[in-house]
Amino acid sequence: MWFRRDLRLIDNPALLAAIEAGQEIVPVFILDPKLIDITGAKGLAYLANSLQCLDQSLNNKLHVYAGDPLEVLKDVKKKYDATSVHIQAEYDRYAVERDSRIEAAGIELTRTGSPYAVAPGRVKKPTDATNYRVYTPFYRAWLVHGWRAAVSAPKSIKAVTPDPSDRNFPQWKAPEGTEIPKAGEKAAHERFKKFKAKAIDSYDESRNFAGIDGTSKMSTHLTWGEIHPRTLLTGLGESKAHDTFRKEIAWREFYADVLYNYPHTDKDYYAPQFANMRYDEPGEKFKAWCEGKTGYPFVDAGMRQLIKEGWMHNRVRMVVASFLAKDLHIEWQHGALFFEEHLVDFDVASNAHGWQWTAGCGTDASPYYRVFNPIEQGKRFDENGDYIRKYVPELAHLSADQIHEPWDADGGYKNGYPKKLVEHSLERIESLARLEEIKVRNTE
DNA sequence: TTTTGAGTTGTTCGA
DNA sequence: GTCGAACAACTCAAA
Repeated sequence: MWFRRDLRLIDNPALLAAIEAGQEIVPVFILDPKLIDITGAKGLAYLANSLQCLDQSLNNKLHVYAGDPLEVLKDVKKKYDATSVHIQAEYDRYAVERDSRIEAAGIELTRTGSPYAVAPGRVKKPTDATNYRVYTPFYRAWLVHGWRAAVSAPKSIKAVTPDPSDRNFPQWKAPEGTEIPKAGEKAAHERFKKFKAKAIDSYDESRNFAGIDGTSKMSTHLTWGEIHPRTLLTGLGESKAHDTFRKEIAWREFYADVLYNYPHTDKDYYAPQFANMRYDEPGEKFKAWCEGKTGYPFVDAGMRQLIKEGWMHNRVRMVVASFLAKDLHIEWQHGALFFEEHLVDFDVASNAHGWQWTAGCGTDASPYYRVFNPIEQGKRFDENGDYIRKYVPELAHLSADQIHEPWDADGGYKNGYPKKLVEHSLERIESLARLEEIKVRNTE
């Protein structure tokens, strides 16, 4: 059983298939240098913790190796005389290439299940069997398609006892000053239980408020497959709040489906005309954005939350992304890469397409004139400034009336908070002008 | 085949 | 302060 992004026992059909296939399983995780290279320090620390949790639930039978997955699998197969290799399917470009390379070298991979309720590529338009490019119709068809019921954890697991040389657990720690979420299958279920008890019934409203713990925070658990989306969908009702939550799960599935159908859009423009737009090079302004020093309190609070926790409230992700794309005129890929380095819940499809949506070049993208106002967004979704106060201590002394516009407050800058990097109202106009240019160019 | 109308997440302006 | 209209044009599902 080769664990990848399915670090769980509950509702893991691939694990059940592996158990079914033989006398004993060899539970394996491979530290792939290529994936480690592109994962940030907080993400690696989270993974290290999650592997410890998985090992614990496997009674210390998890085998952990570092190296190229093909070479590791060859060695493991030989060492244990393994009869089959079981995996949960994966669909992003790197995973597909890796898995095909392994199979081309003669190691057959038995795929059971996927990280989604409905695997990418399955939802098709009934008219012409092509994929959807608009969310709402996708959502309807996805519901009609439906998904299998969740399966239980195996009753018992007979696993080979590893040698010390099979136990190369990484020792990655979260960087000084950071606080990453609790990892593991157990933590995922505990958090979801708490969400269901406390927040889910007001989810449609409270999910937008940055200072409220109103979201499920399932993203990181989903990234590593500590919980399966089917588990989250089980037992949801028809209320507006429950429907909104179900739709968020479906967004993850929609973007996975889109990336599956357009694999290049992990790095390239989905709407190619946006490649012709005028952009600014990422220089000092980009650096200020990365550090949470733009001078716009809501934006800076978000970036600092990202740096500290490896997670950012969804509402604020949109605001900081809009700010990079439309106030600083920097290509979305730079922001997406920074997110990749810092997010513990990094998911290539959701990240790339969330960014492209905000930048206006994605599927079902926001209309060109929709430019988030970072000040108004702060006033609306962090009304009394609690979120800003938590992450931007230089502004903690300001009242709710002052905190969103420190430039108008007495002593707003006394703690060294940076001045505004750009003037939003002017950059908004500049952004609209640049969009106008590609429109003209495309009709030439 | 043609037509219709909707499309995650917004902002600004003027009445 | 509130409210509705305007902000483009286009894609694409669905009637």
